[in-house]
Amino acid sequence: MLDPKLIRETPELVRAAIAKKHLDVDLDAVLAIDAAWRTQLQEVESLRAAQKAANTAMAALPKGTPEFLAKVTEMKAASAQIKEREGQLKETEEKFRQAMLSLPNLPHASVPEGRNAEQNVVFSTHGDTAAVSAHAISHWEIPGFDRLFDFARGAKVTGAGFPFYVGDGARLVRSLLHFFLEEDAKAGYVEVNPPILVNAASATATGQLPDKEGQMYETTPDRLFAVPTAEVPLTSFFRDEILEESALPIYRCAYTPCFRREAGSYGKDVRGLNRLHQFDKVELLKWVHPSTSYEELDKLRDDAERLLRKLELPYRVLLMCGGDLGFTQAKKYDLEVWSGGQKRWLEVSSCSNFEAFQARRAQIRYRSKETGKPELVHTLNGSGLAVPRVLAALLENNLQADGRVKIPAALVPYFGKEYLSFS
RNA sequence: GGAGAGGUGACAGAGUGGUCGAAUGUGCGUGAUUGGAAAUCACGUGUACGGGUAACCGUACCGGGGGUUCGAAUCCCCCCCUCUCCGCCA
Repeated sequence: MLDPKLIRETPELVRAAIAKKHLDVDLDAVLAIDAAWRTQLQEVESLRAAQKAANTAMAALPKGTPEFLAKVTEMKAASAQIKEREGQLKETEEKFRQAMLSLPNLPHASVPEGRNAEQNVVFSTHGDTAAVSAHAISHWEIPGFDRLFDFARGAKVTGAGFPFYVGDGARLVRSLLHFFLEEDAKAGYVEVNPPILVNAASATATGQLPDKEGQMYETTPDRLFAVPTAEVPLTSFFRDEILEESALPIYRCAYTPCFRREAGSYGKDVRGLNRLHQFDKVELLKWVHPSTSYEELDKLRDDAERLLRKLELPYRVLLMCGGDLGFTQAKKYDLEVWSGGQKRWLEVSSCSNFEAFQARRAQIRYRSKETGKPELVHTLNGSGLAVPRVLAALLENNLQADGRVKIPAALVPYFGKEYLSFS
């Protein structure tokens, strides 16, 4: 959510931001609702002020006297009028709130222009893609793959996109998660194990609601949502709280399974481990002072990159252009790992600065030492990392002539052996 | 899931229909006192929104929502949460 003052005072700024994101939002309609709301608010408030004054005067009168009863009759009419106006005001207020929720976050000045994914900027590339691609095949074509990653039985038990991980498959998933969490801890992130069902208020704070309701699994009858990412419960950890400025920045990380309905995808994009309805991910989250958030974004991205470097996987970093930036982000980098068998890049992390956009929705503030007043923090998050696509790249890139997969040196202490075997 | 007790400001804790944004205490801040400190004393100390260049003014907020009433922290209804006991379970 944006600052209402921002749209009132500098609507052209907001208009430019919407244009940069290539979104279609009627800002004038929002401004009109805002103006109507303020007019109605002032009317209601002055009526209430009069009512309060009359009530104070009545309190001084002896009850039951003719003056008192006359005042009661008079105030009955006034009260009815206030009730009616309050009803209107409430409706307008709700409209205004909805309108404000429909406005996207402003992209940062350093975000490149662009309409869609093709116009993202390749920020950096690491590792040698040519070296790993020679004999690699897609991971689902590796002999024995189905034994360790059992999609058929997952489909029977739950549905498509819910695989079983068996034997070394399960072991590799667990090793990766353990490795990620240990590395993240070294980088200063405090580990958190959050609830994986969240209420509507939490889903709204991070922006899943109201825009992306259909993408989450929802439980009945409690209307709790299965988390699409640990970002949701983690961001809401400090919801409606005022932090000490000296406590910032706060770094946290959390492993959760993630659940995404992702209806409407098909083809090679969703083959094998490329896209699942349930997957494991470690998320990194930061609450920081607004003056440091872009510096913190660079550090966050580097923390995520380091994991790929230690796993010796070739990857590249994309700087998202305005048109491919999400609704809530001010700036975003995607980390894409090279999948040697599929010969394509797979997104394994998305590192974003939300500035105060989520913090305003979630009311996460800090008490400014300078002014003594509560100010909104900036929130950032990024994956560190999502497991299945790292797994896909690992299987494909490290496949040996004998059908085994070589485990990267950094992972061996966690996996317990140097090779994964499909037989 | 059943029965009971509760949810008030940073914290503790008064307040059961009007003068209550809310006593009192603690904490915190500023000042006085002191060689310095403790103790003591004085004053101050919430958030949000709207209006105003500003000083400031107005309104709302006593878990959340609705209702009764001229008027609700206080009465009624629904929901959420916490605690105690019972049941059930990992």
